[in-house]
Amino acid sequence: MLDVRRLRLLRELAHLGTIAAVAEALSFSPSAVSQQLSVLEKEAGVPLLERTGRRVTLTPAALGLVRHAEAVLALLEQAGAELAHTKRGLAGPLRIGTYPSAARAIIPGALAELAAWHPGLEPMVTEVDPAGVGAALRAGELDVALVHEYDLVPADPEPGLALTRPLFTEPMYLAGRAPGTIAEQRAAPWIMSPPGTLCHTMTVRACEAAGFAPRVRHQIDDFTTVLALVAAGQGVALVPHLGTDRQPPGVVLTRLPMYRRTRAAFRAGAGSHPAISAFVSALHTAVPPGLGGGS
Amino acid sequence: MLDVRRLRLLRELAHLGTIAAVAEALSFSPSAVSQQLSVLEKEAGVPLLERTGRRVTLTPAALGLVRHAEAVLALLEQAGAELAHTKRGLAGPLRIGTYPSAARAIIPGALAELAAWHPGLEPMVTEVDPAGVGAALRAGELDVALVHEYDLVPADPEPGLALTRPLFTEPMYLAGRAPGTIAEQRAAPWIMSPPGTLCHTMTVRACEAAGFAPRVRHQIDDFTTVLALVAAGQGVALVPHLGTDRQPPGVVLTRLPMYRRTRAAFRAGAGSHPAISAFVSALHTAVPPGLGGGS
DNA sequence: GCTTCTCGTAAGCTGAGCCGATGCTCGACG
DNA sequence: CGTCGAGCATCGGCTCAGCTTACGAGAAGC
Repeated sequence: MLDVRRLRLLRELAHLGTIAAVAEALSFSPSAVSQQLSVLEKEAGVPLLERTGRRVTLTPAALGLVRHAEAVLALLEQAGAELAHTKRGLAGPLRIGTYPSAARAIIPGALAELAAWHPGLEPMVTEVDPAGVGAALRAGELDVALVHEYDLVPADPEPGLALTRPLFTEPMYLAGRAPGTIAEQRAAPWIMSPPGTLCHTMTVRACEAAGFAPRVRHQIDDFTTVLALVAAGQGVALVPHLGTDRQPPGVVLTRLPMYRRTRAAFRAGAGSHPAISAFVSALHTAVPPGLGGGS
Repeated sequence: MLDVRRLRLLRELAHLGTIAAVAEALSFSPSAVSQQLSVLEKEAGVPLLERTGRRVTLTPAALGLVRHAEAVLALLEQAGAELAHTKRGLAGPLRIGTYPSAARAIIPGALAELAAWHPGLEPMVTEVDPAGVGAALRAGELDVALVHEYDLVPADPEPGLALTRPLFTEPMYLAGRAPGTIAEQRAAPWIMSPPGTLCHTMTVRACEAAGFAPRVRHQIDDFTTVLALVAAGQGVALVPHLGTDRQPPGVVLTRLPMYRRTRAAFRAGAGSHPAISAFVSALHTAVPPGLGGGS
């Protein structure tokens, strides 16, 4: 019988690509991961890893095993969720991940609602980098997280995770000192998030769709700061609706036919966990008016 | 995350009913099983076992958990089977369980066929009591087993196991010193298998269906011996076709409208294991003519 | 060239988990 | 009603699976 603990390591390896990263994610030493994968390989009787350069890659047999591992882990998650249903009162910690603007706009109201429904629940919110949300959920560091996707940045479905339908949909705005379209800002300096973030990619793609490559001047993640820079004449930027709540004088917002959608993500199989479904319900009630569920 | 090792103990407990039996089946001490189940109960956070009299019974929550455990274990079995597909040559032991008459009539031909197809395979045949086949398969002591069922003895589907369609179907005969029907043997002494066996139950039910309770004289499991006793005038008996290959003089067989069906059983999820499906194919080719697959 | 990053192996240690012994409770039986 | 056996839980002690730390080998980058 294959050991699920070891299958989990293999699954993480498939996602993270390196043994060191798996060890980091699951709080082990790299050596421990390497040893356990060796044992798994032995009890599988088939080569699973092969060294290519200074990394390892998974053989086709290993990839097949990962597929099964996903299913097994989702099933175990579901069993845990069903177990939680039989407990009387919902209690214990619920670790929530979120991106900054939702943390300010949505989370407080949702937590208040949640506390009214389930006083025993102890929600713990952490601001997390959207890129690391998947790994944090799979590693068990988070139970549920708010994630977003842009029209122009297709969110590749991560195996092992599940998403709700969009909780709300925000329009995007072009922020400048005068009304205008993206195409008209070909020559303007741009303010956008640091490279590697979803927002950065989204802004670059939007400019490319308008036929030019943006000239980047400032790289700032916080939309309040971004709008202050716009007001100071430092450039133009694309901001989602939730980033516009503190709009400084002098900034003009032009609504664009682009949208950002926010969903809740959790480990596959955990969607039926009462704490998570309660939190999702609380989010629904806390969505500000005007940002309907969206498609 | 729930531990699959412990879930397996809970599953066995659901089937076997007592911690001592689980320990026996999995080669542990009862104390180890008790300890592991306690840990499982703690990490589930919900009562799973309650003592009733001097045994334990499973709570509804535990039964739900068992259902999930079945699914997880089947999935793991399937993963192992798929892994075996990627190996080049089929090799290693294949532990086969069988009831006695099939062992004599079917198994030798099937093994010869199997050896021709896969020389690396090492089949190991064990005669096992049909009542214990399920436990032996689940405990991993057997990989595949031949089991049979009678018309009058419905085989309740055991969770965690899977059955093939019937490999062959034998007619049943009334063995006596003259032709006759069951109803005509109301007053005759009967020879049947020891109580607790399927054959015993089958004979009793057949007599009850004919309107009487059989007077039991001898309790013998081996059909060759049974027929010898019939020839010696010691009574009448019901025997399946495979039990009639060595028919002593003086015995008259009357064919009855009753049948015994033989199937292969294995752990759920293992049906796609190449060694098991090869063995089932070999069985099909080794079925004696005249005993078509049947329904 | 050297540095850095990664994986694998060896050696040693710690704790999870096993066994055996003991005690308790419940049911069967005379 | 007393005795006995079956079954489960708990305690103490031990063993080994599996972790960490330390080290070495090979590949990429400067």
